[in-house]
Amino acid sequence: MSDRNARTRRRGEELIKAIHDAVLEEVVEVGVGRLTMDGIGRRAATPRTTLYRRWSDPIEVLLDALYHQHPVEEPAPGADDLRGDLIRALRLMAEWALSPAGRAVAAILTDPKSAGLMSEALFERVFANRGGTFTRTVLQHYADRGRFPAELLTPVVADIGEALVTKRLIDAGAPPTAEDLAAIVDQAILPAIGFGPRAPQAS
Amino acid sequence: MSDRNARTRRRGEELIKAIHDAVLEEVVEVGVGRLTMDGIGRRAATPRTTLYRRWSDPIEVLLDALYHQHPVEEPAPGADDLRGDLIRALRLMAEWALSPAGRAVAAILTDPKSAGLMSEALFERVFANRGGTFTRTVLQHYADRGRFPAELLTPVVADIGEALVTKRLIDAGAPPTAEDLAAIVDQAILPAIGFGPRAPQAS
DNA sequence: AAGGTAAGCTACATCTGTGTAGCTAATCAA
DNA sequence: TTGATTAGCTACACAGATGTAGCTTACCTT
Repeated sequence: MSDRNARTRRRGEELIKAIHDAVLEEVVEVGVGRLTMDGIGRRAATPRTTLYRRWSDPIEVLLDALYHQHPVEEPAPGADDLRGDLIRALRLMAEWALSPAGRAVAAILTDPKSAGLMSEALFERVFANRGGTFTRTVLQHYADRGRFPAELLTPVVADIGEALVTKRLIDAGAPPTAEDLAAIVDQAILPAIGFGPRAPQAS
Repeated sequence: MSDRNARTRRRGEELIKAIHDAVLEEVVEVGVGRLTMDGIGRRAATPRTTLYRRWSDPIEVLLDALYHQHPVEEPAPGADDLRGDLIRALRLMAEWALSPAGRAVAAILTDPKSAGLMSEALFERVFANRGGTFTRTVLQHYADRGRFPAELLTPVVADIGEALVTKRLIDAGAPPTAEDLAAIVDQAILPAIGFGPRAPQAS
């Protein structure tokens, strides 16, 4: 009858991409618990029936969307600038965390129903190039080059930056400023690998 | 007819307490997004109508429950044991975070719909004795006594412990072991206040 | 040009939660 | 003991999501 939607009909990849985008937007807006096939369909402008042909519930759509996300950009240690590389790594992490995909991952991790459904495979895929691995990549690079003792690069130390950025994101709800990131690097990470304030009364 | 529920009828404080407990259990089990008046009522064994007499939606019940939570136990710095007191403070924090109230707060902070409803007042009340304040209390105590330079106790430094415990809780989903906590104190907090590894090539 | 695939559309029965209303009866305070 | 308060109970109309079915039709392949 009309040409309102007869114009183009999306198929395959294109349609799936639209649905993936839709579910990520939807979860950021309403939260994991309020995800519905209806809502996703509406946002992607596709009927629910199309969704049911591929997935059996909203969380599966979400997990699938995350699985197909582009991997996060990796921090590439540059010249000989440990401090600058650490700050850049944390900025990368903060940007990712604020993206729809990052927010979706945060939502899933704290949702009781979906947390258990995160398969090992997905967890690996989503976190492999991320995890707590933004600053680790950088730290490993400089430890390998002998800029600080490799034995100081423990799991705890590799987590310091990511943990503090995460806390800041939760507490402030806003992206950390350049000063915030610098403070984290100067006051927390560098001291842990030996570049810290001198012990006032060392043993 | 029967005496099945004619036995006792809860009122006032007692009833409200039961409802508060119910909503906290409920949110831990299903998540903020799936909270319903129905579910809360069922768990508290009270009809929905009773809930509507006091609150207008599930999130209000939840926020009210959090508002009336007992404040968290405060870390009490003991003898002259900075390291031990820090570990104890982090253990307190981990215990709180794993309690129903702690999990509920985590759920709320990551829920798009309810995050905006957290009033300043509630935020203060729930976080005042907590926030990022478990280790801060201890650190302040020892800084005041001159055990380390007070200017090293920055906001970032005060957050290190809580941030790392939080990350561990999220990543592992399990309570941190005594070794985990000790590692956090030794490898992250103490270096930041001057008790760290010596800089290998200090300037 | 013809056929197969898959998306769009509509409809339906079902289920669960919502918010309101009005009644009954237990508990508390005077 | 009496009266006020308020919890427990039932019922209802409504809204929204669910999962399925069957049809139409655009798009891709050959």
